[in-house]
Amino acid sequence: MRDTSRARMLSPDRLFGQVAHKLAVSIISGASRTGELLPNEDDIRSEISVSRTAYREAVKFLTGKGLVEARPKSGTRVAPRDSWNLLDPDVLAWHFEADPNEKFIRDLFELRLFVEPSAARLAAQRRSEEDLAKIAAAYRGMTVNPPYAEPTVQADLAFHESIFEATRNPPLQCLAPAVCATIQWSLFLKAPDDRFFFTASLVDHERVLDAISQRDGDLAAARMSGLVIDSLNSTLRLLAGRASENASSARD
Amino acid sequence: MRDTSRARMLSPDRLFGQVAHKLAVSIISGASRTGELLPNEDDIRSEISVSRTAYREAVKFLTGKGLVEARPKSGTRVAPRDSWNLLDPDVLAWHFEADPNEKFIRDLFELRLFVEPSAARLAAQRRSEEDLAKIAAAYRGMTVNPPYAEPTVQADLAFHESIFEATRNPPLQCLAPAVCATIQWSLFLKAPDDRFFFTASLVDHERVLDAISQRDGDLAAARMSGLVIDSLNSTLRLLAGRASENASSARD
DNA sequence: TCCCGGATAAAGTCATACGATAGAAACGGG
DNA sequence: CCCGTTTCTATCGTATGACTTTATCCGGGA
Repeated sequence: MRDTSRARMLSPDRLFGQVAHKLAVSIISGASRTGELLPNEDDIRSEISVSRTAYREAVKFLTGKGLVEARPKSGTRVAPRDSWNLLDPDVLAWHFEADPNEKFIRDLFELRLFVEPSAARLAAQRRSEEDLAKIAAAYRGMTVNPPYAEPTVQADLAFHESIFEATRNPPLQCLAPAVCATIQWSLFLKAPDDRFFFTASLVDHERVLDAISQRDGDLAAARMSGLVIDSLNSTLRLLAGRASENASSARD
Repeated sequence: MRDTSRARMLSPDRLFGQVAHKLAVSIISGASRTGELLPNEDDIRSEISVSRTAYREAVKFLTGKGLVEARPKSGTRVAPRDSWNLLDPDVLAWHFEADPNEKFIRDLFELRLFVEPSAARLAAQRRSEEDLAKIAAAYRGMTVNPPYAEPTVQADLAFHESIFEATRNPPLQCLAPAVCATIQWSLFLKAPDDRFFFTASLVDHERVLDAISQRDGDLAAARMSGLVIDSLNSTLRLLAGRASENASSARD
């Protein structure tokens, strides 16, 4: 799993970025428990042979996202989970790289269910012609490419992102990465040959597009709600399948 | 305006934190436009007489929040606004320190209106006894202290935050800082002697508490919705008053 | 027993140096 | 005069060593 968020994430080519990534995955995956993280700066330095500068910049980067707390003398610790910025695009990406946690996916879907219908309503009310064109283009991108192919996924994400853009509400738009991450994760789970769900999903999307095109806010909200619920159900089914698979393979 | 978020923000005692704060306010207030930010590292260094280390760590901190982009050799630029993490607690705090922007407040209220009723519904369904006790204690804190006094404000924030906690949905909880910031801002605007709104707000809160206590999700959502709308209307009235004040004072 | 102060360890800050490269300016050919 | 190429400089990235600040811990004294 990679490149979960479409937003430009931290540059992987910078050294501090690599260090931050490594630390973040270790933290989020639970390999580093809430408590002492880095035995001390020097140990890390030697372990991954990186200068103190780069290491410290990585720590500052993670501090900004609430993942770690560095206090003099006591050490740099993994922050308690409830101070993490779970909606930060990077943190989301790291989550999906480190921790395919079902509860987390459920929670994100719940959030989607609260937010996306409202976003669709606003989009229907406020969209410009350019907004609509963008959404329509994204929908078209979903139809002309093969199911579950990369361009299709990108088009799907663009569809939802464009709707957030059309709300003209910047704080609300900040939730788009979370929605996109959820979608990408659920698409990643799906069997690539699950054409039934795909066509159903396509219809859902078309109906939303149609409502937004008509500037019918309530309709857009209702249809978006249906879309999310369908996606949730389908994803839960897949998760259940996975769980039973794991159970049976564990039983062997 | 200070200490907008109740979450422990970046330590102001660290030097890099001061630098980050200074830069952030300058960026968010619009003093630094989207484009070249720091004429170069050395100029800043001399202007505020701080070492390059501290300065760079501040930049990394802000990079993590999407405020700036430091590209390899061309310079460190202010990122376009739509890549800012507007829901980050620090970014919110900086906003309210730098930019009393009416549109932004409206947008945040809109977000509240979408999210808080749903959160209240979940809280009603999932709350433990401890959750309820916490919410009830916060409500009590609002009643026993004088209107608009600091303890009352803190109790108000605690009320809403406890509801988010009771949802048991960590990603959703990440929106609590945004809600708290909005509340704090609207309380800050209010005339301290506006007792009419205060008692009305108190009743709104009590009704929400009651619904959560009864574990009635729909009721809790509806009542929270009413609470937010009341608060919004009251705040808009204040903003309108301010605007006309400004207009009249500008006319003089 | 409790309080206070020094030892200590870890992060914080500073100064300096070198490397790499994007972007601009200078240059030369057409 | 225009445009491609080369050079050059500004700027960020990284590394290193020294020194400062701060909080914890521990031991001594009241």
